[in-house]
Amino acid sequence: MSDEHRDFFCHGPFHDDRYGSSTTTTATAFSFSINNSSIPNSSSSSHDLQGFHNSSYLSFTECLHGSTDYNTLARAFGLSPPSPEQKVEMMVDAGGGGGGGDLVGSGGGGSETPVTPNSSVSFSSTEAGGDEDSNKHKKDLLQQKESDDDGGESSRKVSKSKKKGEKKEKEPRFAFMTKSEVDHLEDGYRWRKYGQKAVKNSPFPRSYYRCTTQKCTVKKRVERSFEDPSVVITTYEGQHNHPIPATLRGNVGGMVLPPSVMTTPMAGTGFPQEFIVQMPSVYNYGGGMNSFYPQTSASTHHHLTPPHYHQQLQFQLPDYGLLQDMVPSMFLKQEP
DNA sequence: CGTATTTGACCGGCGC
DNA sequence: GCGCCGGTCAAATACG
Repeated sequence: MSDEHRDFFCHGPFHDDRYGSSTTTTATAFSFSINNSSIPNSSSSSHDLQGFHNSSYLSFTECLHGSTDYNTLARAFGLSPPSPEQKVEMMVDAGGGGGGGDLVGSGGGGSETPVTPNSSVSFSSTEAGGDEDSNKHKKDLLQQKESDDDGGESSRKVSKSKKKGEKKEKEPRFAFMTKSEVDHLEDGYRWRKYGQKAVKNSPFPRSYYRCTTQKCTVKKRVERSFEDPSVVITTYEGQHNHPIPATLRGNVGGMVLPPSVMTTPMAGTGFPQEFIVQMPSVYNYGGGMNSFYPQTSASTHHHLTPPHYHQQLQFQLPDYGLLQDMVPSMFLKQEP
């Protein structure tokens, strides 16, 4: 547990007209929890959040992109104060070893998505670190077709053996939840589906996509929350090392990308949508594999967090000291 | 015909 | 050691 397990989840307002009204996301909740401790929305000292007062804009793309920037993102949040009207739930997983690194909440048991009736988006990220994921990712890296151990049975065998000692660093992951009828949301990049698996405890399958751009190893998983079928959980893994496909530039699926997206130096997982981060409220992220949910019915019943509902961010940062340090201000844009 | 998706098999890690 | 599980591969198939 010493491991830092930080999942970054946040809900923000997104809107994707591409699908007509099928996909709309609105910011709803924001919670930040590290490790498994979180704090319910109590109303007391929000010392940590003191700085949060102004709403800030955050380009989704930028967020996503931030390769490892989810850290940054976090800081951004720490620095800027979301408004009580909306909540963003976020979890940052720095690759802490222990916990279930997967985003999980998704299907998990008590994952209740604090989404607004309209829609919401939340994201979380995982930093490469050595968490449980690392082993799996290792596989990725190592994945090569070696037919050495084929046994002659078939060349089709997937041999992923490579160097064992070598541990693959985990790719940063960034996940977010979107209320949408469409599973695979357009984000400006081209993806090729390479697999689909049934998700335990969930009637909905999880789809695996890979960026079609050569040399780009970014992958993403898309699954629907079984708790709330209207919510789609997308997890990006890795960072794009190329810009958004030209054909889509400036106009992804009929949507005009914000300048921030277009000019972002880092080509990240790029997501055209922009969302506004406002009031951060703390939700309880049970640390467990499937536990991250707003801990209050309030969130379920109210789309907006009441003002008095001021929350305090309370978390334990094993490694990273303050949340503020995690998100660079570059992610923030002051609202006009 | 080229490209994208589907889908069952396979691999490696992990827990028991 | 075995079985479960998440993730990936790749042949087959669908699609434009």
